[in-house]
Amino acid sequence: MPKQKTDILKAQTKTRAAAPKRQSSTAQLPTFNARIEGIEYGILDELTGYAVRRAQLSIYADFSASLGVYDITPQRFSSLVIVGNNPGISQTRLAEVMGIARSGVVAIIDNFEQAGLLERQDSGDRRSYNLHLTKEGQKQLEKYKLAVKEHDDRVSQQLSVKERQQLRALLGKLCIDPK
Amino acid sequence: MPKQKTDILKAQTKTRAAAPKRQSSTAQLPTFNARIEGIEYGILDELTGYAVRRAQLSIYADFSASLGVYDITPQRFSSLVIVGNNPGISQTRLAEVMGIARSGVVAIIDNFEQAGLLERQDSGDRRSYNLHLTKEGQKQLEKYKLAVKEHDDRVSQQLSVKERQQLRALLGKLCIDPK
DNA sequence: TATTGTTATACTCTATAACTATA
DNA sequence: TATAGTTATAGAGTATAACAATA
Repeated sequence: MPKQKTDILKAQTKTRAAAPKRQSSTAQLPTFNARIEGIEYGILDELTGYAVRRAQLSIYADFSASLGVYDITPQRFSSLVIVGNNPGISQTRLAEVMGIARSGVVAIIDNFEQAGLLERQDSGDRRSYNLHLTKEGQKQLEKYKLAVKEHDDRVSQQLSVKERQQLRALLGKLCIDPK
Repeated sequence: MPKQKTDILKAQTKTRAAAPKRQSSTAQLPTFNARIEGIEYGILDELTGYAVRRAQLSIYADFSASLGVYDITPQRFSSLVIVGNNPGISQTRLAEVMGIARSGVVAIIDNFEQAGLLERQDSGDRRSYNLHLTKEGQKQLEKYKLAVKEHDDRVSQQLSVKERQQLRALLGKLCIDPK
């Protein structure tokens, strides 16, 4: 088994402040920043990267407002979905998928394990764990998914279904090496 | 004049580690994460927000690799461009544009001022400053712009000019309240 | 009283490096 | 030796709240 964690450390999980709750997908968007009147953005308006960044900030603000009550961030939500869709995945592999260091997933998994949403199960190799959602984890994840879909629909409400697909397709072609 | 800052505090600016330099717009993309083979992404593939987030992470990685040598981040670059295009802007207004707290811009401006790229000039109101780029700041900004354009072109190289415009237009429609 | 810039403080996220227990 | 998970630590980034100077 991997190095045993002390109970003291396991106990010191931080509770985060709950954000104000949002009501429905028709509720007003916070629209964090986006575009300030009377400001010249110059070259920024021509950059793909700035457009993505600006969108990401606005989306993040709405995500936080929508799921803060559940103590869920985009990062945490993604972790749950990945584990849910790839049962038995290891922490190292999860770190790779999330694009963060291995050390970073420890806290994430600790947190979900303590909340009873996720389990570290034995793998053949005693150095590693197989990650699985618990029944409760699956149940909670379904709840989160509904909230995230509501959030995502609200954020994308000015786009048709076709445009949303188009947008995802265009985004997916970024940072691709032609080889 | 606003509260005077101590020289001690002014001196303790942090130097950041320079990232490895990149060569040209045809160089290989780091493509940070994007999409890991053999992983099921489930609902994440249907979400606008996740597509934006994933793109943003990849772009950020390339930006850092491209401009890390100059100690420039997207945030810092945006600040310079905004000040350059809106000479005389106040710190509070800049904070509003950047979507961060007023306290956050202090360090950013301190840093640029110490580097001689930017000046805090007197405004009519003695509580506030007018921010201006120095000659050196304008010169450096032009250099950064070239590097950022190269980076942005590399990141968008799989998209035609028309597709890039389309992408920016679609992103611009996100998080808009129909009212 | 209100506003601008500033400071102090704290919290989150992340990376690096060293450590342990296994392989 | 190499790998998986863990820990310690440090550095950005950000927010909140309080403060001084000024309006």
